[in-house]
This record gives sequence, C-alpha cells and structure tokens, in this order.
Amino acid sequence: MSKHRIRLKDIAEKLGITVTTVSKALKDYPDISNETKKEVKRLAEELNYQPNSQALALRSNRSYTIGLIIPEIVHFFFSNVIKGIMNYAEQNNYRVLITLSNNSMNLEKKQANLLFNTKVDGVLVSLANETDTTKHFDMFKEFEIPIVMFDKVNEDFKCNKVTIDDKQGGFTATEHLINQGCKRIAHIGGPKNPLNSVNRFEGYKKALHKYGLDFDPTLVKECVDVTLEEGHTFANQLLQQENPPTGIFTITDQVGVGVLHAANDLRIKVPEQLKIVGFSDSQIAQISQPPLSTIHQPGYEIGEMAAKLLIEEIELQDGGYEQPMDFRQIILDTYLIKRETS
Amino acid sequence: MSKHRIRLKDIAEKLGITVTTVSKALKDYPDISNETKKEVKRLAEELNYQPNSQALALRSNRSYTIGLIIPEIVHFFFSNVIKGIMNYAEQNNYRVLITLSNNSMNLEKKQANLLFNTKVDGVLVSLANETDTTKHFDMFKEFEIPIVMFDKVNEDFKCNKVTIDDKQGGFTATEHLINQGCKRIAHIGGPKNPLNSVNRFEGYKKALHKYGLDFDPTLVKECVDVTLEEGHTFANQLLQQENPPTGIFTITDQVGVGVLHAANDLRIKVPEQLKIVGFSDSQIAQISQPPLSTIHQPGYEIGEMAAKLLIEEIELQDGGYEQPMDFRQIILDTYLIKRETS
DNA sequence: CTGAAAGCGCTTACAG
DNA sequence: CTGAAAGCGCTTACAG
Repeated sequence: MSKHRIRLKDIAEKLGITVTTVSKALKDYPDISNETKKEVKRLAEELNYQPNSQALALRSNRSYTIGLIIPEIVHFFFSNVIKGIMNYAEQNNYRVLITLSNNSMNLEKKQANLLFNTKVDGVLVSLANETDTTKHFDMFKEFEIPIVMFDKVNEDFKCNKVTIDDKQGGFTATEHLINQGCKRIAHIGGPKNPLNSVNRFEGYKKALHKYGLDFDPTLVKECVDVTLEEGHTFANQLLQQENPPTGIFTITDQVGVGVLHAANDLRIKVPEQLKIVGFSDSQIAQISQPPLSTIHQPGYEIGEMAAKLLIEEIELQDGGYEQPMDFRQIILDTYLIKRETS
Repeated sequence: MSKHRIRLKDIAEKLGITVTTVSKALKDYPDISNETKKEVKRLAEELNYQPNSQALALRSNRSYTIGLIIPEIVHFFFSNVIKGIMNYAEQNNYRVLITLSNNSMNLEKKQANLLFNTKVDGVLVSLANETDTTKHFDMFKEFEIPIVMFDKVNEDFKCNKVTIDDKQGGFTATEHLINQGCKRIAHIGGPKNPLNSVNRFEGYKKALHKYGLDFDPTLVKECVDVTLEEGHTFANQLLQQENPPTGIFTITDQVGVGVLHAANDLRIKVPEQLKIVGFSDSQIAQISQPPLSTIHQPGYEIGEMAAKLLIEEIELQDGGYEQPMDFRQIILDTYLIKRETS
C-alpha cells in the first residue's frame, strides 16, 4: 500500500479541531488564535503538508499552468525560447505544459484543443509555418484565456505579441555587406508563408535601395525547406552565373553554411572573394569554419518576454480587471555579429 | 463576461434530467435507456462538452500528466529525447510537464518537489551531472509514483531505466580508429561524475586491449565543461607532444570539432595524418568541414522508450497490480557513422 | 475564536 | 430505467 498524502483532514484530526480551522490557520485568517495558528503550522511543517493542487484548481478555477505550442523543439532558436519561458514561468510559480505542432496546422489545432481542455491559465504560441488562419484560437478569447504569440505571429489576431524586427535584421545584414565593399549582393530567402522570411527580404531590398544598388531578381533565390542543402545548391547556381555576387545574405545560418560549403567546393575564398551573412546566431554559425557572420536573434529573451506578458495578463485578469486590454507588440532588437565570413 | 464551460449540469438542465443520468449516459452505462443516451450524446456533441479535467483528476487521483526533469534543453541530444517523449505521451493521451535542472542538484530537488506536489502520474528524469544522491526521489517510491530514469541514471536507484551502452560505443569508436590504421590513439574524455564518460573511457581501453595496443595515460585528457574550446586546447597539447597520436576519440562531437579546429591550425591533414571520431551524432558533426565521424546516440528513441516504460507502469499500477515490479534497464544500440574524419 | 455547511465538477454505490 | 446522496480536498460566507 502506498501512503496517502497529508490532507487538511489529517492535521485537523491529530489536533482535534476542524478542517475549516486548519485551513484558515494556514492562511493566517485574523479570526484564528495565535495559539492555534502556531500549532497548526508546526504540525503542517512537520508532516510536510502540501495542498492538493487539483483541489485548489477545481475550486479557484486557476491551475498555475501555462500551455505552450511550439513548431519544433530540436531547434537552436526555439529551444532557447523555451528555456526563457520556463525560467520566467518557474520564478513566478507557474508550470509549463509543452506541446508540439511539428509545423502542421492540424496538429496545432489539436494541441490548442488539448490545452483548452486542460484548463491552462494562458497560452503561448508560435504558429506553424503552414498556419493561415487563427480560428482555432478564438475559443481562448471567448473564454478570456490570455494568449501571447511570439516569433511566428498572425497580424490580424488580437493579442500581445513578441517578435524581433526581421526587416531591420535583414537591413542590417545587407548594409553590413555593402559597408564591406560588396556591390552585387544576393539573397537566399525562405518561403512566403512565415512572415519572417518576407520581412527579412524586405530589409534586404531596403538596404539596396538606401545605398543606391539595383535590385536584381536573378540574385534572389527562395528555399522551400530552408536547409543547408538548399543553401549549397542555390549558392552553386548563383556563384556560377555570369556576373556572380560577391556577397550573400541568407535567411538562416543553416543556409549560410550551405553557401560556405559551396564556396569551398568552387575554391572561392571567403571572405576575400565572397562575403556571407547568416541569420539567427545559432550554434552552427559559431562552429563553422570560418565562423559565420550572422544576425543575433535573442531567443531566450523572446521567451522570457512572452512569458512575462502572459503572466501579467493572467494576473491582471484574476484581479478582476475588466477593461478591454490594449494589446502590445514587443519588438526585440537584433544585432550583427561579425565573424570571419564578412 | 466570459462564457463558462459546459458542465454536466448544463446538459442535465436543458434535458430536464439529472447530472447522474447525464454522466452515466455519456459513459454508456448499461442501465440507461438508449433513448436517453442518444439525446444526451447529441446535446453534448452540439455543445462541445468536454469534462473538466481538474474535477476528473481530483476524483480519480489521476492527472494524465507526466513530469519531466531534464538537465538542459538547448542541446541537440536532449531536445531529441524530449521530442520522443512528447510524441509518445501524446499518442497515449498524456500531457507532459517539463522542468529544467540546469545540471544543478539543488534545482533538480526543487523540480522533483514541484512535480510531486503537482501530482503528476509519473516522472521521467535524466540526472544532473552534479547529482550524487537520489534521496530527493525517494518520495516518489514511497507514494508509488512510477519513475523512469534515462541517459544519466543512478546505478543504485531501483526503477526502470533507459540508456545506451556507452562502453560499447566507446569501444566501437576506438576499434574503428584501429581498423583505419591508427596505432597511437588518444582519448579526450569527460568528468568522472556522469557515468557516461567513465563508460566511454572504459570502452576505449577495452578496444586498445583487445587489439594489443598499450594504454598510454599521456594520451588521455579529461574535460571539465566538455566544450569545443577544451577540445581545441587538449588537442593542441596532444598533437604537439613528442610522439603525437594519429587518432583521437572524443567524448562528444563538440570536443571533436575542437580537435578538428586545432588540427587545422597546426596544418595537420584530417583524415590523412589524424583521424577523429566524436560521439552523439549531433548536428554539428554533420556540418563541420570535413564532416565528423561519430557514434550515433538515438535520442528520439530513448525518449520514446522511457515514456513507454513509464506509461506502462502507470497503467499497470492503475489496474491494481500489486506485485513488486521487476525493474528493467533497456539498453539501446549505438552505431558508428563514418564520415570524412576517419 | 471555532465550526457546520455549501460548493467547485465530476463519478458511482445504492435506493426506488 | 432514473435519481438522491456521498465523496475527492479544498475555501469561505455565515452562524454561534
């Protein structure tokens, strides 16, 4: 037989008082004698009493649990985000229930339902690449369950959001290549659906324009899976065309390393003949040889901030706040990390 | 005002029957008329009724939630493990509550308490490197909450375990270097505490012994933090000694890539003059140039298997099984991935 | 100062 | 075939 957990009842019986009194004593109600409080607390301590969290949740309609839906976990950026979320949540006594969408909208829907039924106090979500509607999140709004979107967000959904300025990041990367003397700069970008790719591309074009360089569509490639292999393939094409680029800005570090490999194959010297800037500052950017210049994307801080906004909203609401909320979009700074490919 | 969730009571009122009947109808009790069942189910469907999971948990003492304590999340191997756990758990309708020990025993204790108080149905843990006692897990055994350890396990704690055969892995790596013609083989290992390092080192010695090569302590280095930088530094020392090694087996891929960098600096050709084998098959092993030979460590499968053992134990116990359990240790296979450094 | 009662949303043994 | 009652572990308005 397993022992059972200590309940208020156990303490009450040992002390010959009622459960009501024990409960109030532990919560320092003013109408309980100091004598009783002392005894109760002593015994609770001795027996290592811990309130039953399910009973608490049932009664108070609060679970101190937040739900997370993330597109992918084996991923440097997202695992940093998760770490930021977990640390912040933990410091504020929230637990985190984590679910995966695997970048599938269907799975994302399923996970949203699961979290809804689990009665989490709030939801943190980064949308799947596939996701093109947010209907499956409407129920959270209807039931006033706070929701915060981060990184991959939907423009039309009304809620707090935490992102980086992808356009600014793309601009910075491209401007840096220009400053390093590149005149023909290519971009290997991502698919149109997650907004991030589009914005990075916009930043690229903005920098070209600002510095009076022509935009040349033959210097732009669009990845489907955003892999190292695609970077390799597209770089091969770009570098073997008639008037090859001398700088390439890539949508991710993965793709950037693919470019590096292609340059190696073709005996093109980096950074002398070709300069490369990636995006994300993931581990592989540090480890590649030569180490890849990149745009730092503050994953940990995004996670922290998203958790912070969510928990603030939960607690505001719990305090009975009824005004319609003014939703904010927090945009965190990126910055260039110059390493040896530029 | 937020809507409230549909309860049995709401269905009962609309149908003019009692909560009891609704509950039984939904669960297909044989003593309810088909007529009633049909109506109840129809309405439940229409209103999208979902039972309150907290109430269920309170009543049944089952939360369908498993807790996870993991040393680190920004980590290729562990994030694969987590993914395996999550996918398996989800397929079996369990949720996963994830916590981080940051490789600190104190934090691990705190997380264990948290999970205990949250009343998870079972616990999955990979020990912090620091951890040298398992007293903080005894409460789970006392209360018959199943616990499964994986990867970093404690030999003395009685529970199901899932690991790889680190000794075999170390043996395979070293044997491969021998087969590739290396006569002097160095090992850059890890600290003594996580058993894994010790075992990989044992495997290394076993291979040397089997093939009649002398064990030379000057060819063995011990990392503290197991970083790329340490690999770099130790390789520098090894490669500049009088009689340098022609093969190096490293405790991780990180360290292996550090060795690669050192060889580059010293203009030592890999694999011609120096062969390197890492361990883990992490992403950086694929991406380094040349790509690193390594031992594949099946993270995803470890996670799946650990979740499987845990959930089986939970359900066995829930079925009222009272025999003392025969605990198993599942050892998953590793295998060599030969790439271009050997 | 203490305690009896009701209630959070369920399930199930028991009565009719 | 249906329902009243008790109970899971708590909290809190109310009575004494």
